Parts: sequence; C-alpha cells; structure tokens
Amino acid sequence: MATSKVGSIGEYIREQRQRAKVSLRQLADATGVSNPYLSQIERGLRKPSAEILQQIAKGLRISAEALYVQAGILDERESDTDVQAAIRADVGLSERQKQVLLDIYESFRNETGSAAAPDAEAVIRTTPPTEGTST
Amino acid sequence: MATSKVGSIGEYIREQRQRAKVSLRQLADATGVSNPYLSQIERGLRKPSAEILQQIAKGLRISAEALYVQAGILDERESDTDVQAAIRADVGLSERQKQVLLDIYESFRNETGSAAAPDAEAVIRTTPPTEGTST
DNA sequence: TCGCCCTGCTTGCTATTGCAAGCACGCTTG
DNA sequence: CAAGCGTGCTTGCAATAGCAAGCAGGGCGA
Repeated sequence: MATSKVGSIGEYIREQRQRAKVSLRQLADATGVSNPYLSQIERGLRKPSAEILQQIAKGLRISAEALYVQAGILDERESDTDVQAAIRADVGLSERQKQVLLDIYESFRNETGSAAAPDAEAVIRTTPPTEGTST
Repeated sequence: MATSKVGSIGEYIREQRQRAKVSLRQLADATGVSNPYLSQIERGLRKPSAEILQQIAKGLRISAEALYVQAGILDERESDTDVQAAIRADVGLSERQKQVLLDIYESFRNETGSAAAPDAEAVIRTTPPTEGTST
C-alpha cells in the first residue's frame, strides 16, 4: 500500500461512511456485515475480502470498483483509452487475444505516432505467427 | 467467451491453464501460489481471494478483471463499445498502426476462440516455464 | 528392472477472516 | 437518580484460506 492512489481501505470506508452520515450499526444493517467487523476494518485491524467490500460498497451506495482500487486489488481504469476499453469489453475475443491486442496497442502508443510507422510494421512482422503459420 | 456465466472460477482457471499448456506446477512457480492450492481451486474445493486471483491472472497472462468477473466480484463492463470504431478514432495511432491493429483484431475474431490456441501458445512461450519444477 | 522426473492430488497445520456476545461511554427522558 | 438507547470497540471462537510435506501414478532412459 504505497502509491498515492491506493491507500488505507479502512480510512476510505470510514470517510465514505461519515460522508453518508451513517453509523457503524446502520451500515452493518445495510450491508449485512457485522458492526464489530466493520469497526475493525475501518481501523485497519482486519483485511476484508472482495465480497465484503462488495457488500460495503452496496451499503454505502458507492461503486465496488472504487473500493477494490483502494484495496489494491483492481487497477484504476480512468487512464484507459477507448481502444483499451473496447478491447477489454469485446466478448468475441479470448482473454489471451485481448492481452495480445492490448500489448500491441500500448507499444504503438509508446512509439508516439506517425514517424514510428516503419518500426511499427517491423514489430508486426515479428508477431504474426497468427497468420497462417502453424507448428 | 460466455458473457453471463459467472461461476466456477476453478473451471475457468483450469481452462485457461490448459489453453496455455501449462502444468499446475509451472503455474505455481509462475504465480507464487502453491501447487496443491491451485489444484484445490480448480476443483472448486477452495475459494481464492482476490489477491490470489490477481497472482493467477498474472501467471496466466490474462487480466485479473476477467477472473474477478468469473468469480462474481466484479461486473462485466458494458460490451457495446466497438473495437474497430475505437481504433479508427484513436488520434494517438498512425493510420498504419490502426490498420495493423484492425487486421489483427479481425483475424482474431475470425478465429473465434478455439483457433486462438496456437497464438496463445506462442504468447505463453514467450514466458518460459522454469526448469526443474518442484513444489 | 530401478531411478528419475513429471503430473495432480491428499492431508494436517497455521494464520486469518468474520461473527456473536458483550463492554464502555455518552446522551436523553421520566 | 435510573433506565433506555445510541455509539464504537473488545474478546473469544468457528470456519476457511493457503501452505508444506508427502503420496500415487505415468513416462522415460540406463
């Protein structure tokens, strides 16, 4: 838990709860998570599972993803471009295909544009075992 | 991939692992998760935490989010975004890069899943399993 | 044949998660 | 004053996660 964005999930939950002006017991009732456990989580004594975080998010009416990001189990997606989001969301691609496309896309973006076009082509020529070749 | 099938994270992990042609021990080495525990997870005997899923995703070179979705701790993102449109609209890519990505994307879609295995294999072979594997 | 290496699985254990029962304190009301 | 209710926290326990040590089986080479 070292980066600027991923911090104490407990502090974050307490902050959100206090914003909502909800007591621990009210949140416990709303979430189905026990009041003492919520207290322990907020004070950093316990580390809740993703399922518990999901319940807490629902009780606080915030997104579970926000809690996952704070807990360090999910990366932030704000930096996604449309292409990355589209690739991830495309149900017609296998997970591995998605990863391949994302890797290529990112290497293209790192080359920053049109001047790198020949190199990009060269990179692709090392990649296409996909095209017709079989082992 | 099945869009609405949330469940049996173990079967999903085994499927991805077998696609990658990786043994449990190799995956254990790649992930830092113990070989017996991976076996138990695959057979549905244990329910792994998000941290373990994260490690497994990394070892299999797939996104953690995909595993979270399968495990039911993350909702699928909206799948309406068009990959091709996004690629074309991305101002950070040259026209040539766009064409290359589109070509690869289309070949992936034409392969529709099972034929993606050879390419998947190639990707995994870039991640060499360590020799002398032993738990 | 045996030895070695690979494979996936069994078992017993420790550490951790999440909870129920209850405590301590502050505030309000009769 | 006592009783009641709200608040957050303490404590001990059961269930589960995750692991190390090891088993069992298959394949291969000397």
